[in-house]
Parts: sequence; C-alpha cells; structure tokens
Amino acid sequence: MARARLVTAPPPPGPPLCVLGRAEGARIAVRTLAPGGTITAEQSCGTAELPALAARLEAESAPRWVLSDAAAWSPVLLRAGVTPARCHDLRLVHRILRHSELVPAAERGGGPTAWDTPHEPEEPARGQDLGATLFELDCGSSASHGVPDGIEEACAELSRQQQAIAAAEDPARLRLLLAAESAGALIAAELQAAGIPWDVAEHDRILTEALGPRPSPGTLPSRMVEAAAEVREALDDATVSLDSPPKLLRALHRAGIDVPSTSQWELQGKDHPAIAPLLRYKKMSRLLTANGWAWLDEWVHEGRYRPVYVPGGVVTGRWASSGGGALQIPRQLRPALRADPGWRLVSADVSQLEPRVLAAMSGDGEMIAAGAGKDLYSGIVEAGIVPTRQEAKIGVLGALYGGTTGDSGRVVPRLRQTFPDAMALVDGAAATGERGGTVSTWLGRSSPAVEESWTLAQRSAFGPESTPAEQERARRTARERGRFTRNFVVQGTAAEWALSWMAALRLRLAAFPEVAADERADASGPVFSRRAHLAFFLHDEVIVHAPAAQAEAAAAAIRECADAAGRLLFPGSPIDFPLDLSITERSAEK
DNA sequence: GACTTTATATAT
DNA sequence: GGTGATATATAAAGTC
Repeated sequence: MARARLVTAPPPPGPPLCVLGRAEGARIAVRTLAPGGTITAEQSCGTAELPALAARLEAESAPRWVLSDAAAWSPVLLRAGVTPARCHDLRLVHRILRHSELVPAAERGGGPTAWDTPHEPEEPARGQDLGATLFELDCGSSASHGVPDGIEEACAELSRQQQAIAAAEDPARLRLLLAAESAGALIAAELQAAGIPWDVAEHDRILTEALGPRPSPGTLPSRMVEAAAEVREALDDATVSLDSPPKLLRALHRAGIDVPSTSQWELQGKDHPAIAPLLRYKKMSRLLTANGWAWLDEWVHEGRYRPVYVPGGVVTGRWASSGGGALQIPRQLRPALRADPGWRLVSADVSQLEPRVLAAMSGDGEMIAAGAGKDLYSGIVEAGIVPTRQEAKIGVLGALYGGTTGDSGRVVPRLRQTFPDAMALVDGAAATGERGGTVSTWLGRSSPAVEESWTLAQRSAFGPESTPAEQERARRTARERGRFTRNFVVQGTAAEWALSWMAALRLRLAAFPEVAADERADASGPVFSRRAHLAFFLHDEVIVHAPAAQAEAAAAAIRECADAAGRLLFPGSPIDFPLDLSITERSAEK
C-alpha cells in the first residue's frame, strides 16, 4: 500500500496564501506567502480595518485564506461583506491529517495539541447576534477556549500541515478533501448568516391545525388535553402521566396492554381503546416540545431561522448542527420554509446519493448501469434482480448498513451476486473494521483507530482462558465495528461529494449579478440579500434562495455543479448523479 | 442542585 | 439471547 516516494513533490501551483492571525497588541496580521512558502508581504491592521484590507487582497489576487478557524473569523468578514473565495481551515485540516491513512504516521502529529480543540458551540448562537465573535476578537477571550489564533502559531501549523500533505501517499487527492472541507467551513458560516427564510404564520398555522390554538404558558394545547383525557379514560386511570415512560408503562400493564416499552413501534397494532389516542398524543407532544411555539420564539427572528452548522461534526465527515435541530426539521414543517416576496426556493436533492457513490468508488459497472439516468432502485427492478422497488431499496440499504436479518438479509445475497464489485468494497470495509483496522473514504478521511482496550479485549476473548460470554461479546462488538466501517466509507465519500457540489455552487452563485435595490431580500443580511444564495443544506439536499429572475439560472448551476462534483471525484467514470429539483415559493412537504 | 443517563422522537 | 449506519433534541429519571 505505502509506495516509496523518491522525489519530493513540487509545491502545488495555485493562488498565494494569505495567513490571518493576531499580532502584537490588538493588531491583526495578514501574511502573504507564495505557493512555495516564501513570505512575499506582511501587513497589519486593527480589527476595524480588517474587512477593508481583506476585501482589497481578495480583489487583487484571490488568495487562499489560511484561517485558524473559519467559524471564528468568518462572521467578522461577513459583517463587512467580504466573502473569500477559498480558504484553508487549520482546525479542520488538522483533524483530517491527524487520522488520515494517506499521511505517513510520523507526519500526523504526536499527542493532542491546541489544534485538536473541537468546535465550540458559541454561546449566543441565536438570533442575529453575529457581533459576539467580533467582540471576542476585540477583547481576546477566544484564545482561552478556541484554537490558537496568533499569526506565528498559524504559520507554524500551516507549515507543519504542508509538510504532512506533501509527504502523503496521494497529495492531490488529499488536497481535494482539505479544500472541500475548508470550503464547507465558509459555507456553514454563510448559511448561518443568511438564514433559512421561515414563515412564522405558516408554522403557527401548522401547529394550530395539529394541536389547537397556542395555549397560555404552562398549559397544554386543547387537542393534547383531549387526547390525554381519552387515554386516561380508556386506561381507567384519571391521573397517569403520559410524559413519563415508566409511569405510563406501568399504567399500560395495569390495563392489560402487554408491551415492553412505550415506544410507538411497540404500541401500534395492539388492540386497545387507549392505543389510538395515546399515539396521537405522542405525535402531538413531539411536535410541541421539539418544534412548537417555544422553538419558534427562540429560533426564528425577522423571518429567518439561523441554525449553527458544524462542518465535520460527524466522524464520517458529515455535518452536524447545534441549536434548533436544523438537521431534524420534521417534514410536516417543510411548508414553513418560504421564499421572500419576489424570491423563490430552488430545492434539489440527489437521488440515491450513497448507492451511487458506492457504485462509482467500486467501479461496479452493473450498479452504475442500474442507476444510469434514472431511479437506481427501479433500475435494479428492471434488471430483474428483485420484484419490487421497495425490496431493491431495503436490499441496498442493508448492503450499506450491514443488515443481515429480515427483509434485507434475504435480498443482500442476491445483490452480492449481481453487484460483486460494489459488495466487495463494503464487505471489505466491514472485514477491516472487524479486525480492528482503519478504513478511509475516497478522498482520504480515515476512521478513528480502535482503542487499545478494544484490541486487548478481542485478543483475550480468543485466548485460552475466555468464557463463552466473553467470546460472544467480543464477536458482537467486532460486528458492530464492522458495520460502522462498512458505512463509514460510503457515508464519508457521499459527504465529500456533497461538499464538492456545494463548494462549486457557492462560487457560481457568488458570481451572479446583483438585483436592484427594491428586489432585495433584506432579512438575509447585507451579503446575501442581493443575489441567489445557499440557504439550507442537509447531507444530500440544498436549497437556494433566489430572486425570481435568477431561479432558473440557479437551478442550472445546481445541476452543473452536481455533474462537476461527479467528475471531480470520479474522473472518467460514467456514474451520474441525477437531481430532483424544483422551483417553488414554498417548500413542499414530501 | 448540578450533572449524567435513558427513552423516545426526528432527519439522512 | 442480540442481529441496520450516522446524528440532535427533549424531558424524565437516576446519580453524586
């Protein structure tokens, strides 16, 4: 696997690097480096002058901005309307390099350093309070809990990272990943700044329809009160709490309903008059507590929902979010996403992203053909492999997740016959994981290594003095890890595709012309009110908020960038990534 | 009382 | 006797 490198890779061609960092006093230094690493210029300014200086350098040379943590620096720049085209996020890059199998172990860095600081969920991350980070920059408190942000520390870390990248097995591939990850950091900051256009009245209407009118504080909405009364009546227990699983479970047992838990899945199908109202109550309770009026008050201001996105927040490279459950917005509330007057929502999601990514990674011609230009699951049906689309879907998901029982267990062996290359890739990843090994995505993000205790437990379980229970437990944890690594390679590569898609799209949209002053969507802020911009991202789906006149062009850009992402990751592959795309004023409940 | 764990819901 | 991945959020219950 590891090929000897006989020559040092030449420095990559490309734009100059501008490293941003704190200098003496309250100054901020901007150090310009040629691609080879030599310093060609250095300037400094106060915080207030930074946006002007950054805007000038951006216009002059479109550098790659080297930022200790784009999440911390972006708000300062965005407030002043500066949107860097490219960046290198030292914190995110550090995390990838630390684990990547493409990087020789000696170059991955020793023990944890200040650069391993995880994303800090910023305290006032709600409302339009983008000034908080600027304040932190002013008073210098961010250094205490964030990554280092001094100019010398940033340059030293950059230099260390460049050395690790140059020593990597496939530097060009790794650079793609690092550029995509860094672009993601800029996109996340911009998504938060722009916000999701949110129709409070529509949200309130959905809540009122489902729950009854907004109740006074401390009381339940009328339809929940009614459902609760029906449940208590049917259980013949006038006081039982429906919100406490243990108490509810005991009450169900007293009424002769034999269920192991109070979950929806166990309840449905039981024949008892309490079941139907209880299930209704649970649905309503979920809506009220997760996305009710309190959520609306807390998270939506001036027609925008501004969640905090956390790029790379999931081990596989997927994004996480913090605040308001942005990635779990129930489909029921989708109609509350509504474009501003005169604007449109251009929504696009990739059909079967993960199976397509698997087909491309493995070069499985049969699987690529099954999805060519159409629904991949239907393609599997048409090829005569399974009788129904539903079975095709269950089988493919079983292959990605490691399902061995039930319906997926029955279908997966047939897929293994039909798509040997694709299945060999995920099966291989699972086998590596079961052995305690590390697997990597297409561009080189690697799964975390197992704990030493895990390896020891596995070893001892198969030694002479182990009990059957010990062996069984070891086998189970090994299989669990196999399912994790099996899924890691596909989910992680899909995340890389999605980042590449958005990174390209972001640059395309930024080049759109500005609309006239009276056509702006002011709530999106000074930067994003003037032209089509990204407004939402969810793993395989984007929503662009666009002036009506730019909606068609935005849709075309979304499609072209999906094609471009496919070619970037899988050059020469016939794989395609068809989109479901729509231009609407209001997001549709799917 | 502050903190952690469990149960249950949601998304892909 | 367990048998499908990755997550976040809430509230109740458990722990110190």
